[in-house]
Formats: sequence, C-alpha cells, structure tokens
Amino acid sequence: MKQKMGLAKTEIFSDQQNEIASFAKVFGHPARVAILQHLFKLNTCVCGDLVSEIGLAQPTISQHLKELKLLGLIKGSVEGTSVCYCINTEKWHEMKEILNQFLNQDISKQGDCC
Amino acid sequence: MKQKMGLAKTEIFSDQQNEIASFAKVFGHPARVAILQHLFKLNTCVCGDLVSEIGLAQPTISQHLKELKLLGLIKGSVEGTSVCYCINTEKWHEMKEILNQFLNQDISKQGDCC
DNA sequence: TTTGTATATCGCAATATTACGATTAATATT
DNA sequence: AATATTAATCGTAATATTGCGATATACAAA
Repeated sequence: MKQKMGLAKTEIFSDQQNEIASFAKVFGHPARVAILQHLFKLNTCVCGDLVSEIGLAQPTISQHLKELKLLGLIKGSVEGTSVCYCINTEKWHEMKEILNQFLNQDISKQGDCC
Repeated sequence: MKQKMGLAKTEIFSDQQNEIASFAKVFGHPARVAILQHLFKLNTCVCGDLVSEIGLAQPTISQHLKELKLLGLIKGSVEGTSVCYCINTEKWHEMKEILNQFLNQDISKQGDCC
C-alpha cells in the first residue's frame, strides 16, 4: 500500500485553506443547516425539540450537534434532564469573517474568457 | 433492509436548505478551495498548471474540477490540446447571495444563554 | 428505591468521497 | 502516418459520512 486512500491530503494545503474547508464542510449537510436555522429562530435556546422539528432519529441529531459543537459553532449546557444548545456568537462571527474573505474575492478582474 | 443508509435524506429538507448545503459542500475540501483561489489569482484562465501548482495527481484534479463545473461555479473551454478553466462570475454571485443570507442571519437576538 | 425522561454513545450497514494508476480520446507536432 | 501532449474517464482501494437500533448514562419524579 503506497498511499492512504480515501483521506484528504490536508498537509499539502495552507492552514487558511483547511480552515475554510472545515467550516464549509459543516454546512455541507442540510440537517446541520436546519439545526442552525432553528437555533437562530428560537432565540431562547430550548433544544430537545430539534428531533421532532427535523425528521431524523435522536442519535442522528445528536451526532450532527456533536460536529457543530466540535467546531465551536454551538454551545450546550445541561438543564435538568435535557440539554440546552445555542449559537456561539463569537465563533459564528469568526467563521463569517473567514468565509466572507473567501467569498468576496475581487471578481472584477475575471475576464470571463471561456 | 428498511432504510437507505449512508445517504443524506435530502427529501425532508427545504430546497433552500439543500441548496445551501450543496454550495457549502463543494468548498468542504481544501483542494477545491485551492483551485478556486488559483483561478481567482490568474485572471487569465490558463489552467493545466493546476496540477503542478497543487500537489495532487492529474486525475484527482480533474475530478475536483468536474464537481466545480457540475455546480456551475467554473466554466471550461478546449484550447488546443489543453483546457482553459475560469470562474463563472454570474453563478459565483448567485452562490454568494445564497450563502451570505445564511451567514448573516440576525445574531443580535441570540441571548448567549449557555 | 424504582420508574420515567432526555441525551449521548456504541455498533453496524450502506453509500459517498478521496486519491491515483492505467487507459482512452483528442489534438499538435514531427 | 507516427509520436507526443493534455485532459477525461475507468477501475479500484481505502477512509469518511450518514443514519439508526440498542444500550448506557444522568437526572427527575413517584
């Protein structure tokens, strides 16, 4: 076996490129988009209802929440038997900054040559 | 077998949520981020050098280009024996609009309750 | 202390993604 | 025509992701 296949070769890219990809990846699934939109809508961060709101099983939602928490985009705190999740606003801004810088590259120079 | 496993249940999400996820997914790999940045930098869209510029094999780059082309973010045209790729500016703006709407959700109401 | 409720984790099945060698296709050069 | 160059496609190997049933854990209520 010469090569670790199926694995992204992150080491050949810059930290910036890998960071953009990490943030983008977490939005790359509609369930996580839906979770974040729901957390934005309910500014009070009641959360167990994510399962009934979105039509996925509880372990599946829990796994998506874990990925969002791992990147720091959401925070969770135990509230009795249930867990209260909400957006981590500082991290959200940090992420927005990084993605905007990429999305808003100067496109005016592009000659549209094709 | 009760369920198509390993497959995202896109049918339970809105078109908007799926669209956001599709665009984000394409940035979810550093190679595609690098390709787009390179296309932005060289406003003349000479392209065969993407392979030497980024350290991945030619079939791998070709596959990533295909995904970007499938979403419409880049265009390609044959130029002799080589192929010239460039950013599709209209589609880029369309994508930016959709992602910005998601990223710029009103965060001011968030109570940061956790 | 038993029972219920809510969430996380484990384990598994199935599809998706990443990467590349080998080959093909299409044009350029000799 | 024969050869070289460039990029796409095929086939395959290996890891990643998605989803969920079963189970574990942690706290609340009876």
